[in-house]
Amino acid sequence: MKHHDASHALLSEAQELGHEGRAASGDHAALKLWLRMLASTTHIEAEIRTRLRERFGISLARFDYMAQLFRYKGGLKMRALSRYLMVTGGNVTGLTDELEADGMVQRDASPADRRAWIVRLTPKGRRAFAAMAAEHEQWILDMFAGLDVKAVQQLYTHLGALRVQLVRHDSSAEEKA
Amino acid sequence: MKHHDASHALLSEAQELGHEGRAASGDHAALKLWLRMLASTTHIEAEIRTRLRERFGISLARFDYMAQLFRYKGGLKMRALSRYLMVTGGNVTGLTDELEADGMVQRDASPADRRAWIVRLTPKGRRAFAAMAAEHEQWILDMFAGLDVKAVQQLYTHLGALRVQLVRHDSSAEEKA
DNA sequence: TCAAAATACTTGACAAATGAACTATTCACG
DNA sequence: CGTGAATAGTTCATTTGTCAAGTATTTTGA
Repeated sequence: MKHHDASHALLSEAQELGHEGRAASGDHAALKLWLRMLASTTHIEAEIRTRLRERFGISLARFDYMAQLFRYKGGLKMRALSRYLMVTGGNVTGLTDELEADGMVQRDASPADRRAWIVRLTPKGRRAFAAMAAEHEQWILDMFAGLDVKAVQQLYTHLGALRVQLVRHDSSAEEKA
Repeated sequence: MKHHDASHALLSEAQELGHEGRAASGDHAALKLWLRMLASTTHIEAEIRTRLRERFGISLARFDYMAQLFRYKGGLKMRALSRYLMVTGGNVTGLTDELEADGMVQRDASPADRRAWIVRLTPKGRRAFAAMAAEHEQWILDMFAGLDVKAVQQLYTHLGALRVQLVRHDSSAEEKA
């Protein structure tokens, strides 16, 4: 978070908002879109991170971790968690150690694979997360309140297309390796 | 990011893509949008970070830092950099020390404020950044290649609206403090 | 005008995440 | 079968960034 992040500002948002003129309307459309997307996401993420810390004393990483387990009620192998959260295995080990010490999650041996753990939320963890998630959703709703239904719908659809493209892009990169 | 980041997965993208059914079409539209936006951004950012390291041996943070200076040819005060990059002042001090040691940037005393430095790219830094930026833009174009012109346009517009809303949201939060 | 508050930057302790090396186990297949 | 490659998880050194305290300077306003 990292971020932990930035604006890449080859073409800065400040400029586009009028601070500097020279609107740079070349064929940089995709680049400009990316920069704007990154800036928005970073902004929202920072806000969420701060609020989670202030309100619940929890890091965004831990919140995300618990969110995954909340969804997958049957638990997840640590490797799956690592993929979903897009963080390294070492990081998952550390987060699991902490959350386990706090009584939020438990490690159970996988019956099918003696190398693996199945991690799940404890009842305490489930209650704690549910309370946080409710407030979290409200924060998001507030921040997106300026967009009308149609805009939300279009964004959602287009980002879906982007996501498909990204996955395809990734797997074609893998083939080369 | 950080980064270093994640999916929040209260409603996971995996589910939405069909992995789990139960399409959760409540009024969670904004939340779902946010999760998808976060996932896409995180994905792209991770990709860029990896490629910058592999190809140029440079961190994303340094790339972003240089991008800002590349745009503001007259240089920037460190405080301004800190704001644009959305990182702390301490971090900017550290990045500046490193980049200065590498001969990429220089600190000049501000004529108007004896507390402040003006940081600018050296000619070497400018050349180095220009070379990286060209490749970087191509990576972005590739990743967004699946979207048609209209989709890019709509995303850009809607995200602009979101951004305006976020800034308004922020300033109203400040008033309370 | 001058004392208090705010600002620009640095420093250092700490937190969070990575990457690579290591152990244990499972998988692929000749 | 049995061996080499792949996978699950841990560990640890390192990188990256935050946070809070400290110095120097500028701004504010009674």
